[in-house]
Amino acid sequence: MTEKKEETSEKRSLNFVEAIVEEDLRSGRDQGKVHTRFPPEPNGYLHIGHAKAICLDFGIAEQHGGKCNLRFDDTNPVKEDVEYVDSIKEDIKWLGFDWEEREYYTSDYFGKLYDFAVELIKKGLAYVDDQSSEEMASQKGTPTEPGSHSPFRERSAEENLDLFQRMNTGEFPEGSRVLRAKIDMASSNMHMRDPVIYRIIFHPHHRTGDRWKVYPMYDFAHGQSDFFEGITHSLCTLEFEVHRPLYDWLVEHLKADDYRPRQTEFNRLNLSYTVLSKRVLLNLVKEGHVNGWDDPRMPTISGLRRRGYTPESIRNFNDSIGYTKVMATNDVGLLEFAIREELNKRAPRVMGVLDPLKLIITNYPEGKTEEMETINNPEDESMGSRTIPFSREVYIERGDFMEDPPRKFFRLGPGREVRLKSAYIIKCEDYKKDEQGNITEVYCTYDEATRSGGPEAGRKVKGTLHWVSAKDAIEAEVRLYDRLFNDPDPAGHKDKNPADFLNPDSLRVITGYVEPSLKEAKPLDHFQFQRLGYFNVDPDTTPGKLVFNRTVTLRDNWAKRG
RNA sequence: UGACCCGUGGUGUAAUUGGCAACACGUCUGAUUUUGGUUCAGAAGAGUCCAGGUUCGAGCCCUGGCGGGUCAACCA
Repeated sequence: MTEKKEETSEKRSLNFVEAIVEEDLRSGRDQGKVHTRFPPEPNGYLHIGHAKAICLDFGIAEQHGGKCNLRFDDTNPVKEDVEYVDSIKEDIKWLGFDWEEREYYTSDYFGKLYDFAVELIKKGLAYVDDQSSEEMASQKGTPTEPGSHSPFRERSAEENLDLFQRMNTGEFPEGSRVLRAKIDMASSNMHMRDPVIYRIIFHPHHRTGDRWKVYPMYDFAHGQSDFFEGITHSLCTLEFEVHRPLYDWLVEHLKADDYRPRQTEFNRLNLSYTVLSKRVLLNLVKEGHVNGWDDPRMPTISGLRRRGYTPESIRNFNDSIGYTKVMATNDVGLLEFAIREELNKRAPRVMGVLDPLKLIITNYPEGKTEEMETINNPEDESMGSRTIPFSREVYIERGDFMEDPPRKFFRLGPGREVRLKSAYIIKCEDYKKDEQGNITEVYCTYDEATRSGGPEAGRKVKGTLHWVSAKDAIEAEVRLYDRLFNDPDPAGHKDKNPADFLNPDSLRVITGYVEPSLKEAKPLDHFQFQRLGYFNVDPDTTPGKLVFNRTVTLRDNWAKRG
């Protein structure tokens, strides 16, 4: 009975890509094989949008006993660099995916691709065009009007062959000639109007150096590379939909058996208050709006990692948003939910005070220190407990005391009682202000019987405060992040630079006091500073200097009820 | 005024071969809590872009509209 219930509850609906793959499996397509690939161009760092593609490409293969290749789509030497190759590999591994030994480069296929181009020329399906890009553009027509033929369209195969070979020896300057596929200048699909498939570039390639002077275009290289690798399902984003006829046309002319890779498009990730464009992200880095690709405010994988996001949370986020063909914008709150959900389970609770106010317990003996036991994580008993020092003078959060508290304020105020977490119930007897009227010190008395675990520990008070012992606390640099942009769609404004919408308060650096146990914290360890949010230790941390990043705040109903 | 793709609560996704629209986030109640967190209980919120048609029955099929996206780089 219960078994049946579990079965049905575990049954989750397939996204449309999974449905296609499973249908292919049922129908025996590709001998029951599933082989995908993740094909980044090494021209920038991976971001959360790439993570969505990675989860699909590798995930689909994993689910169906297939494989997923990593392929660097390096057909444009001008924009690419090994720096990016390394970071991409690191990020994919960190996300928890493994391409095993299948690390490929489109540049590995330059020879085969060249041979295929020659074959097309021989078949009369490609020709060398001597016109400028402007001239070719003017002949291209518009989406509603057909284009016209290039004067070079009917060159003989021999002449084309000769010219193409000489293009690759460096005999002709960049931009002087291209190789085009001869398809249909009147096609309603602009991509079929004799697309350029090879161009001359002298810039050395990061892997092949100056061996080639002629480089294939994306459209020419991609489907063929899929074909060479035996890819069954070539998954890409929606904007490539109109490229598919060209993809199919080229693959068709490679003809081998009845095997054809098939391109399927899914929706790219859009996130509110976030920009996911390598070009814009590169500008943010170059113009110094952020401190590099791994700045914790960046939506890059490396930025999210440094911010305290975990691979698990990113994968869960991807599962929750799904894959469709709908142009969608996901609420960035969903990503925040994913990390809160995970860190709630895993992050130890520790005490920290970011905006300290000194609280003196007047009836507590001077010079005395007690070790108070406190549980590391109420969500997980197995994480055990630790002790934290308590003494006469502690710091509390400045916001936890109000001289004239409103009705629903549960924390400290004149004459009020409140519990110091894991310690005693205290009562506010007095407080001191400076000339400007700022509270400088709060004086309380404590009730020894209310010690945590003590005889009157069960007494109810309105609120619980977090604290650190003033003489024992250690200082830490704390970096508080807010959204980088203050517009829900920073890239969606015509004629405006996304940088115009930068949030000036996206980073606030303060010095806080944290409990002494944190001296042992290691980079990327995460903690919940109770009531202040989830934090992780930044790699900038060195033996003498503790640095925390706030990954995300806690859900805060108090602020909303205000 | 072309081709292709898309149109389900505020947001993102579901809905076996057509069978009285489900889930998550968010929002709002209430309970518990030595975190205003967590957890638990509950509520509101769409009748599926519009109009026809087929059918006993349409979010799913057909026709026609409307709306949005992509495409005219020697970028990917």
